[in-house]
Amino acid sequence: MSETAVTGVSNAKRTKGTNRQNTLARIALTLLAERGFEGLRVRDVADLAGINIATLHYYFPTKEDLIYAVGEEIFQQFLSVTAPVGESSVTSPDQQLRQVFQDMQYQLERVPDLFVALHELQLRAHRDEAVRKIVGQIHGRWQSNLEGIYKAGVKQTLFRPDIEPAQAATAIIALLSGISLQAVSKEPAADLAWTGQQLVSSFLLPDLA
Amino acid sequence: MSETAVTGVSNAKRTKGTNRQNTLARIALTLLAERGFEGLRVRDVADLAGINIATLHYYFPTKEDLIYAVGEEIFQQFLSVTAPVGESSVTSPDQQLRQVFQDMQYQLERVPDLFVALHELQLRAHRDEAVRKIVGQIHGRWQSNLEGIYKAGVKQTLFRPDIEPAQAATAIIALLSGISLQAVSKEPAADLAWTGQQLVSSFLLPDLA
DNA sequence: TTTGTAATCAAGCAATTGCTTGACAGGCCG
DNA sequence: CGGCCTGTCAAGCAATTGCTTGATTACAAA
Repeated sequence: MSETAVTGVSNAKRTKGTNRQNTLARIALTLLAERGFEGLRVRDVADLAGINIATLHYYFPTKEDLIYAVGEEIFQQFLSVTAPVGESSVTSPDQQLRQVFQDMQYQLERVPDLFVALHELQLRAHRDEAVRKIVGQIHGRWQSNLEGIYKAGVKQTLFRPDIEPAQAATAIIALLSGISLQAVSKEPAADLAWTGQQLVSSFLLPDLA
Repeated sequence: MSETAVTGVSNAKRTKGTNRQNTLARIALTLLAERGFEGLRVRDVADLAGINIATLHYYFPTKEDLIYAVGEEIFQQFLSVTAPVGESSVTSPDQQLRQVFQDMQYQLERVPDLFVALHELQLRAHRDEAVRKIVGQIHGRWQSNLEGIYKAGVKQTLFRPDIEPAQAATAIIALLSGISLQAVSKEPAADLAWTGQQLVSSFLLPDLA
């Protein structure tokens, strides 16, 4: 549906048909976060959108199609949330890394549904090829971002060169994922600022730490 | 290990009937990991157990009761998996910490369902009081274990004393949780051994690192 | 033997749920 | 005007699903 190129394209003309689909996807996202896949009903999505269920199926023939649209929606929202790489040069890599944690903390408070829905998708990923692909995209985005930051840090002799940037990035993602899961579970969560600080300092060269 | 009722729930006779309940809970756990809450059907649990669905409802009046039993089952299994505190004294705290990561890696390969099911429960926790309680128990277990290890490390002037043990433990749990989620999602996961090594060394006192 | 209780099942019920059908209104173009 | 396409809806269908009912068996106490 509507292949307005996902990559690098600006927000050109998002009018007409796409609007309704986006609205539905956004409503579904909220509902998914609120009730999980277990409680996600296409009827409820239609009702909340104020349209007939048949109309919803006119846009999304099957429930799966709607779910995949939710995945795309999440991906898009994370794109707009992820720090643009353009600013990479103005700050030092270690500050950038700390910034990642601060951004996350901010976004966790601002749009928790986004994270909950992502976790739902991630759990579904291991038994749904299409979902796995979408989640993979989101992770790939994080991965390349963090990897880039780390590489820059090594180049500036800030970070330890004996650590593989890819490995570091993967571990950081795992940490962020775990923290966000704690945060949305109404449990005592790790302090993001503190954790980020700790992590970053373990990457710093000994004589800089 | 000990069957001392953790929550002080029903402590009736543990003879024949309990066996069947445990069997059902274990089957439900597998099914939960395989299909998620979305696809968990009491009928399927009964079928896999080779009993009539009415018989299942004889033991678990409602589906929720069965789910809570799954939570207890997970808790019990994690108990038997968690390193007993008794051995704390034979190994150094930093080795214990590394061991936690190695154990996790081993268990992730051995009983991945256990982790998947726990993640399902954790996602459900934020909208189900009873589930939240059970998940809280499991986390509390990890928390006190890790906290104890860290405290011992500080006492032996191995670990940095300027880090709150509680905070360190919470962060480690988040990391473990994130890694296990990656691992069960058929995605490139963080290398547990490596990550654990990094984490531990960031806790070590500078002159020991 | 009689009686009571725990365990089990075949059959089914009421509600839900994803999706379909057939119709209809409004706009656009020849 | 008349055909055609898009978007919308009321009604409903077939399958599913959690749970119930009424009956039956096994076994132990009386």
